[in-house]
Amino acid sequence: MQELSKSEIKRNALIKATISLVINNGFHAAPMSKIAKMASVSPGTIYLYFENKQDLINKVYLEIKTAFATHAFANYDATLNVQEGFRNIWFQIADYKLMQIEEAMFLSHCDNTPMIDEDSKKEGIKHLQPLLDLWKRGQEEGVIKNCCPYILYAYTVYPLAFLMNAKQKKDITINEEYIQNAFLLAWDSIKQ
Amino acid sequence: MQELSKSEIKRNALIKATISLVINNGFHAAPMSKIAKMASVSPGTIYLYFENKQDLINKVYLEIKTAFATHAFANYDATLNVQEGFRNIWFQIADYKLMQIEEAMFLSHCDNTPMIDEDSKKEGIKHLQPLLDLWKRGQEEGVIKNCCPYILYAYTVYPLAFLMNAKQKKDITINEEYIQNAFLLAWDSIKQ
Amino acid sequence: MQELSKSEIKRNALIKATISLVINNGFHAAPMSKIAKMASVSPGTIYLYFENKQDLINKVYLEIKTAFATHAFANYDATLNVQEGFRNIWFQIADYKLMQIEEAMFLSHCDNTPMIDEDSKKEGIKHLQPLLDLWKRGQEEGVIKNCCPYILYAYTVYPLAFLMNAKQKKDITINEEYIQNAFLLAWDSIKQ
Amino acid sequence: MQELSKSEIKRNALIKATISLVINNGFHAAPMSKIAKMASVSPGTIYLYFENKQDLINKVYLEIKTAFATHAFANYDATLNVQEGFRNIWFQIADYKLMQIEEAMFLSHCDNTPMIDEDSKKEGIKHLQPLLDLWKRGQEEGVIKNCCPYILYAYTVYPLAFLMNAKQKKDITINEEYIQNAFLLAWDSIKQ
DNA sequence: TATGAATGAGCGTTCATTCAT
DNA sequence: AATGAATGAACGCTCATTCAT
Repeated sequence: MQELSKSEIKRNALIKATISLVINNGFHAAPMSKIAKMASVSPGTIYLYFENKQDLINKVYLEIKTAFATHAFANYDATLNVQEGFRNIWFQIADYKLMQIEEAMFLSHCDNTPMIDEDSKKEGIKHLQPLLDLWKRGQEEGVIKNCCPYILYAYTVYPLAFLMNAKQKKDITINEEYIQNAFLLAWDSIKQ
Repeated sequence: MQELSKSEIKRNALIKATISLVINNGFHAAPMSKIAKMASVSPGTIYLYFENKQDLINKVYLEIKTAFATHAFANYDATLNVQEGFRNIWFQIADYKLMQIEEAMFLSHCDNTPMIDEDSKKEGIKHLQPLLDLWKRGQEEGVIKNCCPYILYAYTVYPLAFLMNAKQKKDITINEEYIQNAFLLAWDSIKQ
Repeated sequence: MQELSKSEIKRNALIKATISLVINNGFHAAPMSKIAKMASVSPGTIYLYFENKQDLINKVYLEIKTAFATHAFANYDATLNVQEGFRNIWFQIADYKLMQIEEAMFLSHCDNTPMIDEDSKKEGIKHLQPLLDLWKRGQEEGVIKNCCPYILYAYTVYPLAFLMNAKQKKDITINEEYIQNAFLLAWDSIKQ
Repeated sequence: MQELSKSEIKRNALIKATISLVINNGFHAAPMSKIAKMASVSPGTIYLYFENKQDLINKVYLEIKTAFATHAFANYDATLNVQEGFRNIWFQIADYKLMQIEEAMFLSHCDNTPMIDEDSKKEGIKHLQPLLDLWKRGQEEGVIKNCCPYILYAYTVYPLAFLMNAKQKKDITINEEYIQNAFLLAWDSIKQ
């Protein structure tokens, strides 16, 4: 693995600190001074890496969204049949949401509040193109319901955010069987 | 309909203003001074109706949650069979989420951020009991998958929040057929 | 004793409430609303009896000061010799300061802070004239030191405020012997 | 004398401003904004040096009390006989109270109102130990009356607060002879 | 690059005072 | 005479941002 420069280390520390503070107390309880302290950096230093607080939040969002998409499609092979392809992606997404819980919580926060510029949100969505392509193929092959992708997303990926929150609050415990179950509902939902 | 007293009118105006500001800009961008201005009231007046900002937010949350539950079960008849009962509730919920969009967005905000006391959240959940009872009956009758209610909720009600957000951003347009479609996915998801 | 009119009862209740709140928490923790509540009166009503908060405080001060002076000279007989006359007044003052502790504490507060208009303070001092006259006579007779009355007051009456505070804080307990002792110091201090 | 750092200069300016405003208008009329302005500093800056308003007041109190005690015992020599020792301390105290008038007025304010935490008051009292020790010795030698130290303090040190207030209001003018006189009353008061 | 003291606008909240009833 | 809801200026305090070092 490549060495990280001092700059990169600091930048990463700031991002980690931002995520941690925002998910635990919300945007309004994540002051720049605390972010700085948690990243072992002076408040002024943040402004060497980010234009301002909004920019920091936007950048954190985009980087996580990118990492999320990378993870989602890490094993994906476009030659798989539709169900196998979907299973493949869905389990990677579930794995991310339920294991990289801090990052996933941050995304959930952002997607449900006006924390993030609408522009950055649009930017972030682009990364999901392979999933949209797969669904389109599935619909052409008649194995997936003929719904717009928003509905398909709402009933397959979005529910994971709810389960993630419930897990975080210790309302539920998640194991292998639990996830298999959840996948079944996702697939039954959209399959033709 | 009964006349509202001056007090009730003011209280309602404050609640409306709070909802409107929070969903458009988030908790941290809904200062008491703006809430007051939007409700055509002096800042000090808010404190005649609510103890402090947190209390205001909690009360708004609980009142909306109650109204939401009332709406959800307004037509519900416990003698209906499971599928009909579920359809009945689901459509009422969909109606609320997609028509009372401001209130529904507010609930979504609250459920995805630490804006609300955990106590108030717990309080708010109680209202959904009839739906949980229905699911239990469905499972006993073998018509609904044997999942914990969190999963059932995640795949039937929670997706509506996503569609609501998409509608709000004008990414999608929702009509009768669209909702019928969405219901189909919800039911296919949880049915045995 | 004469019946009090409703007005007088309310006015007295307001004065009592003011004293009680000021001595327990200071001027800045005695809001008009609390004074009103403690006097079982509406905030607006205060302004029927007093012009504003400053006027209320001034009036309370003057009335207590008058009651204090009345008590101080209640038994005084100008035909007594100087030492007896002084003893007479001093014990009455001590009695007031150590028994009417709320009122005395209020006076102490006022005399050591800028709560009260300088005019009202000047007004309040006038009531002590008989004591000043006695001292003058004592000086003419050569039984009291030839000091200005400020010094005489500082070494005879003012020390009682300190003892009163100490008693209030339960640092000391005061009994008959204690007071006799205190008088001895007062007299030794000013006697020729 | 050592140079003061910029920080120390600001801190001192804040303390001076606090004293000045409190003694002229009382605690409730010494808002942080005025303190800041008088110290030529922004309101936010106060909070770099003090935790909050109460902490500012407490710290000012304790620092003045310490300076006062230092002054009081600056010339004191425990080998002096009781009367000489007492004279020594008393004159130093008088010098402080009548010359460092702002600081002394501040202490008087604090000691007569609930401005200060009871803890800080207790802390502040400790500094007077040498005077208490001297009085004890005086009592053992039979030169000082057998009273509790509260009484001795009330008749020797406390009267100076009254004279200080009178001087401040220009009711009296104080010169060397005046102080010599005052000392005589103090000593006559407590001597056996 | 990096710092952190300093800023000052803006926050949530209080409270002396008013006025329609 | 009496109320108490309503006001809004002013409070204590926070925090995103700047800038001299």
